[in-house]
This record gives sequence, C-alpha cells and structure tokens, in this order.
Amino acid sequence: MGRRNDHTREQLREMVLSAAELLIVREGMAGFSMRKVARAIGYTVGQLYLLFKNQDELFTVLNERTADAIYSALLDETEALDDPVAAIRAGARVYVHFAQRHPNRWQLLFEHRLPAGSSVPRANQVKVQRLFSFIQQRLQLLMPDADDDSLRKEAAALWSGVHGVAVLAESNKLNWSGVTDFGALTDRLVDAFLK
Amino acid sequence: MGRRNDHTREQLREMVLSAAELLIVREGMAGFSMRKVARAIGYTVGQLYLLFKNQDELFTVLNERTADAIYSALLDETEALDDPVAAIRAGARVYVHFAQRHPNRWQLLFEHRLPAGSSVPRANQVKVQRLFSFIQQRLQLLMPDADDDSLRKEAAALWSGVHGVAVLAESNKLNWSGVTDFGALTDRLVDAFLK
DNA sequence: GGCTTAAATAAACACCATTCATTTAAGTCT
DNA sequence: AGACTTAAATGAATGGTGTTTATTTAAGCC
Repeated sequence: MGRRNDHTREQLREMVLSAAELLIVREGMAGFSMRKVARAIGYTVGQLYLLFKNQDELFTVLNERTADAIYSALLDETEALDDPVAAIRAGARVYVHFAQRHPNRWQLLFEHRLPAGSSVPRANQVKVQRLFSFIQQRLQLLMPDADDDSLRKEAAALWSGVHGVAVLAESNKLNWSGVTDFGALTDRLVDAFLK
Repeated sequence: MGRRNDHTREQLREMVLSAAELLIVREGMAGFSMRKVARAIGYTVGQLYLLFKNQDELFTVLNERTADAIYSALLDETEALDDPVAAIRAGARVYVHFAQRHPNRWQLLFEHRLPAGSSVPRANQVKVQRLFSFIQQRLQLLMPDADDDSLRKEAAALWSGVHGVAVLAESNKLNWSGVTDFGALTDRLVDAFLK
C-alpha cells in the first residue's frame, strides 16, 4: 500500500499495544503472534518492527503496564486504610485477586523470560519493586524500631509468601489440597506473619 | 535409512527423555526444539512422534521425573529428622534449593501450560500433590487435635508461601529488596508460621 | 508538476511442530 | 536360500513462527 499517514507514530504504537494486550488476555502467551497483532490493526508485520525493536520489547512495554495496573489497584483499595495491618491484608488480597482475574497478563509479567544475556530494563524492575515497597512501608509502621536490613528481610519473606499464593491462584498446576478460597488463604498467610 | 533395530522402543524413549532433559537444563524452554532432540540422539524428528504423541506429552513425562526428583530430595534430607518442626524447615529449604539449582527444570514443571482443553494428567497431579502432603503430614504431628479441613488450609498457606520463595529464588524477576540468602528467607517464612 | 522523504509493504530467510506416504531391513515361513 | 510380512525409520511436505530488507507508494514541499 505504501505510505498512508492514517496515524501518527505514537497512535500506531498505542494501537499495537492495545491489540497485543487484548490478544494476550484472550489467548495467552501461547496463542500470541506478531502476525495476529498486525492483522488486528490492519497493518503488515514489517510495520511492527518499525515501532518496536522486537517481540520482547513489545512484551516488556506490556509488562510495564501490567505492573502499573497492579500498583494502581493496590493504591485504590488501601488509600482509605490508616491501620497498617488492614492495609497489608487488603494489599495482599488485591495482589492475589489480580493474578486470579488476569492470569494471562500475570503470566506474561512473571513468566516471560528475555533471551540469555539481556536483562529486564531498569524501568520495569522499578515498577515491580514498587509493589514490594508498598508492603515494606506499611511494615515499618508496625515495627518502628526495627533496623532497615531486618525490615527488608521481613518484608521479603511476607511478600514472597503472598506471591506464592498468587501463583497458586493463577495456575491450576498446584491445586494442592483443593483450596479454592484464595482470599481466606491470603489472610491466613498474612496473619501468620503479623503476629 | 529405514529399519535399524539398534535399540528397543523403551531404550529409544529413554534416549529421547535424557537428551530432552539435557537440552532443557542447558537451554531452557526457549532453546528447546524437537529437531534438536532428534539430532542429539541421531534420529529424525518423525521418529520422536512414534515414541511420544507430541511435544507436550514429552514435557509431561519430563515433569513427572522432575517432581520425582524433588520428592526424593525431600525424603533424603528429612528421613533422619524426628522433630516435625525440623523436618518442615529442612523440607522447605530443599524445595527452595531445588528451584535455585535447577531453574530450567523447575520452570518446565511449573510454567509449562498445556493447550486449552487438555489438563495435566492425574499421574502428574499426584506427584506434585505428594510434595504438599509431605508438609501436611508433618503439620498434623504438630497440631494433633486440628480437624482435617483447617489442617489442609494451614498446610496450603504454608506451602504456598514456600513455593513463593522458590519462585523468587529461581526467577530474577522479583529481586525485591536484593535478598540473596534464600535459605534464611525460607526459615523466616516457616518460623512465622510455626509459632 | 517534479522532487524528496518517510511510511508501508511484500517477499524472503531460517527456523518451528506435526503428519504421512514411502523406503528399508529384520524376522518368518516355505 | 528365497519370498513374504511387518515394524522401524526416513524425508518431504504443510502451515505456522520471528525477523530483515529491497522496493513501492504517497504525502509535503519547492
């Protein structure tokens, strides 16, 4: 077709991103392909490579957005809560609930690996660590006289545990014990910690 | 080449499985291909499909073996321990350590998804649940008068947490807080529970 | 209207999983 | 020993994948 100028470069990037996100939501990583995305927005594959370096970069941008979405949900559900214990409980539930409601986006975020050699860009690392910081801050309110190092370790243990419940909720691989109420499971884990 | 009868069907299956396992260990899921496996054992791809239904079935058998390997390690490191607390602590460390030492086999076991529609065979589900039962049994010794349901829920919360630490250890995605001593992290999580 | 330049394409490359008609040789029967 | 049966193995084809690039097309400008 040649030049059309239907959309700006930024509009096109946005079209690609939302088509890709929709495809991931619908079919997961396995059903994803660059060609399907191109077809969905009415362009050819070649064009995608003028907008993104490759599939991994596209995934990386999608993952940044997913991390943002989780963080927003975390803030929305906890901003009204002054009690740090209530905030941690609610935050953990939000985290697990997101994994359960958006398994394919969750999987792309936590299971997609970049080729050996390249590492996750700092921008993305920061957005994931922000989730962790949330807990760490609330935990600090609970243990005001704990030193920074042991606080970080405590937060890491707690949030790893929550992440484990989220993995359990999202995957059907580990249906240990046939537990289905992941909200209650999350509370149980958090409570074990906050004693 | 046609018929050769160099090996029995069972020998061939075994050759495929060990070549495939080696390839997974070396290159992970991303670097895996049926063609590479065939090349490694000196046969053509077509032959693989006379031995296994498809790639997913091959992966499923590999995963059964990985689950066995984890379970064996679990038993080896805990059979001498009478104290259930010590057994749970040691078991959790073995689990996390395995994820850290064999990240590619771990990923295949917990991140490989079968195509929509088909589900993980019962044989595999049982082998994964065995890992969970290990904890549940030890936990029962600690809480002799707990009813079966709450015991299962408690075990699920604990082992999900341990699984989360294992995911953290195996992936470099969630390097929250730069924790590197996963053994200590595991102990922290287990101890929070066993109080 | 012609020229420049950016946008978009189409076709190619090198892989991939999977299937199946065909070939080959081992084992059996006469 | 030679013909026949049958199981083992191949090789080529099908339809997919990510990625690259020469080429075409049209928009904007002089």
